[in-house]
Amino acid sequence: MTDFTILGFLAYGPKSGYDIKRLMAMSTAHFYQASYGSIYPALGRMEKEGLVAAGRADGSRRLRRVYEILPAGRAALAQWLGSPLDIAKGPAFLLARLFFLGCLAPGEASEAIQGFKDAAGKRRAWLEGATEGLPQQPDFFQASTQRFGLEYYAFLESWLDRLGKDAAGRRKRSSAKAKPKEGS
Amino acid sequence: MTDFTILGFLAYGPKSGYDIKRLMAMSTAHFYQASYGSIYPALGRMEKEGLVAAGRADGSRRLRRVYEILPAGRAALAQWLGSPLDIAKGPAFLLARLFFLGCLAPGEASEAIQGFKDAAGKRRAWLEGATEGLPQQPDFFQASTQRFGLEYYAFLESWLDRLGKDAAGRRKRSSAKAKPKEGS
DNA sequence: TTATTCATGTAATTTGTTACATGATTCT
DNA sequence: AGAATCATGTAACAAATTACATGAATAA
Repeated sequence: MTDFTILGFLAYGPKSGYDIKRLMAMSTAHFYQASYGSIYPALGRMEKEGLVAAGRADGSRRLRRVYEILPAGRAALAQWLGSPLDIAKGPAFLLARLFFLGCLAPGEASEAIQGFKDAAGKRRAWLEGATEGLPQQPDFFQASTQRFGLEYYAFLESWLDRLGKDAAGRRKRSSAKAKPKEGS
Repeated sequence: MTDFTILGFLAYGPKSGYDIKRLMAMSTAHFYQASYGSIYPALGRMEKEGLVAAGRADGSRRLRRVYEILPAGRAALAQWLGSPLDIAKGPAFLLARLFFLGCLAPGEASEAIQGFKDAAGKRRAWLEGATEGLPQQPDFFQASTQRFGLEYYAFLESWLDRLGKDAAGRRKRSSAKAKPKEGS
């Protein structure tokens, strides 16, 4: 997740490793935060891979290695954002995608949300089937964890459904603003 | 999490590493599953630490190293179940505790649930505060991840509240069965 | 007899955290 | 002058995964 989160931040403008750490602490801390021990090596690796480019900061300042994202980096980010999500890995992985969905075209973002919703739905269906596979009757708390799964994925599905609709609504409104509206 | 999950399964009876893997696939797969590369080394380590003891399986069978939990292992398990939970690590860590809460006395289990609920509440309050610390106005999707956090922790809190009440109700009913009820 | 399942284990690799090392710049 | 913050990086350690190696017992 580290690499893509870094690319996501760089997609909004050039930043140093230090900047990225500070931004994470401010805005993504509730689902993900990387240490310098992850960030700096990741930046170095991605530079070698041609995803980002390092430049020095403007003139008089102290050592500040400012990275900017390259086209290959944008492509990798977009590919990640659109790739199938393993919803079972927990909400952090979902939120990391969601947070940077603004980097995609509105249509692609909506498709991605739909994909996340489908993933939650599939997982819930799987859990429903898995519950029957249990050999002995589970105790109260074991049954509860099973029920939690079902209710959690239902929550996710309805939340993502609403998000998809809100995003579509936003899209409609902004295109209506762009072109003067017809009718009414 | 591996060690405690293994201890949790052993608390219900002696098992081999292979048994534990199979049980995980059947009953905890939706939130946690360990590989042999985690399970066997963990069993070996915990044997050295005096938490579990290995015996051979009864008589004629092939090589089967069956482990049983020792009092020190039960103590470690109970301590883990009652220790403060970092709710931000995701639902898997909550569910791992919940799944084995039947290993505690009913009163202790209720206390643990209350602790989990408090953790979710604190986290939600922290998130509410953190939202205001944001410097620039976030874009639509960035604001959405923030909102998700708030709604997710609210969901967790109310779910755990209901679980606590159900568990308490169960406790009352079973003690009422034990002693014939007084009044009415 | 051959494939599958039972059964245990190790080695290489991955991924990340924590702590340390270093030093410039700005604030008090 | 001294403390705090800016800024980058490395080394030691931790925890797990994947893939490999091995072989007995059972079902086809």
